Amino acid sequence: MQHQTALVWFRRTLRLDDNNSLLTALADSASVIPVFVLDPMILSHPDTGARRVAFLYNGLRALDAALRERGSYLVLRHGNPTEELGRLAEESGATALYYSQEYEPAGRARDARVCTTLRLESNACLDHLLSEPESVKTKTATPYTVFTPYFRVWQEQAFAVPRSTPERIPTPPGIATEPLPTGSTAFPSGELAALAQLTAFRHTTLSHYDTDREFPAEPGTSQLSAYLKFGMLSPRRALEATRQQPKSAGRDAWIRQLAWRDFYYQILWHFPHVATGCFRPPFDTIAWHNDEALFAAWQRGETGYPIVDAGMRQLTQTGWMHNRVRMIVASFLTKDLLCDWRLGESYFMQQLLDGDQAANNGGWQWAAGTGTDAQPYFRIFNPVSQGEKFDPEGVYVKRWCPELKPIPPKWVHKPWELSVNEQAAVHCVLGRDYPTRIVEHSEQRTRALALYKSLNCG
DNA sequence: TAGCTCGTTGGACAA
DNA sequence: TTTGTCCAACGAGCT
Repeated sequence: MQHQTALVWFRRTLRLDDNNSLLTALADSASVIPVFVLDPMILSHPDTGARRVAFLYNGLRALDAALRERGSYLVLRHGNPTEELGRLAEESGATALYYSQEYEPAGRARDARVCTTLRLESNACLDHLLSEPESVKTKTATPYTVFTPYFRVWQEQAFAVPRSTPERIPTPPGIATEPLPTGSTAFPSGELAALAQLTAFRHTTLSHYDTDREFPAEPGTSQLSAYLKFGMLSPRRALEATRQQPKSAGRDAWIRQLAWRDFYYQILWHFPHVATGCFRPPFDTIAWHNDEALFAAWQRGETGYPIVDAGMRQLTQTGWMHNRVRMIVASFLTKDLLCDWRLGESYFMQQLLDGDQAANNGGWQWAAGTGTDAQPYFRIFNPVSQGEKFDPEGVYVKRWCPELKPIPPKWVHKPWELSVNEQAAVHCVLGRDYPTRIVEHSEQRTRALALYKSLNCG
């Protein structure tokens, strides 16, 4: 044994299954102290949504329960991580620190401070991604910035086999811990819930994932994003479980999504400036209009465009939005309302249960056309045709905008084409029962094209 | 080095 | 109603 006592610092990776930091600490030490530090700097950050905090709290309770089944318990501290971990090491005589590698700029800076300040042997373990940012590179050893060539190399990698939960976790008794807070969430938290969802997904939705996931009214998505974000589910476990299923287009599409997750993490790792600015700096000069009233209408789901409003209401009410609809509302905010993508990125982080900086930032920059792919700038989503294509009967739209229920499917994505008399006849009058359009798409499309084009020329 | 191919998720318009 | 074509041109990544 290298150490009598080691600290296992949980941040994400809120699981015991396939947890390398925990398993490595156990291999190196006679006893371990699982600890989580609630950092007031993070809790008070504007992008830290209350919903995600509640999910975290319940996840900590689940983690503590799982630890107790194995003779351990979770030590909770509240404060600055460097100070709290230093204090805990002093109290317990711990000589080593184990944690999962972090990739976001703020987390990397925090970990660097902890490691340089504390006199502990520090060990970063690989738990959050399938493929590390440094392990997939071009032939000239530069990071990939286009997904397809990245994916070709990513696929060829031999991914580590997931490791099992340790049977016993020896922890010294009597370490002072603060009471675990409770949160209120509709979505079940913790790794048992995550593994149950993984099982359900691979046996039901997976084989048709490639097509079904496009239709927001259908339960065609994995529902695993929040678990992956908090590490309640190991990506290695997720990959292995799905690879055990028969080969299908659905399975391939899902594995591709796991690669996208790694891809955006490695973008954030190699190009940390994307956290605050455009991946392509010339786009930082776009003169966004940022009209506050339009932005507020978008947030409330009162733009007058049913597919946009349905998505925004789903987000605000549940903390989740279907991915197809995320693209539509993001395109609408940036291209139709001419608002800075960072406004949308921040609002998503406040609301989303699965809010993850790497994926969220990558998605927003993609939608805004400022990101890693060379999407032609004139590709602007049409909210009406997107609605008609992916929600043809209007089932999704009517679920979240019930005032549109009496509108026949043919008009449900463009109710303004009904005459005032027709609106009155079905008791859905625009401006009374449902908002009139705050902008006209074809006009705004022209303005957005001009805005982007002037940038390219200028 | 120079040349080649290709780029997650599209839309408008004409035929 | 469906299908094909153009939109404008750049830079990543490979050979």
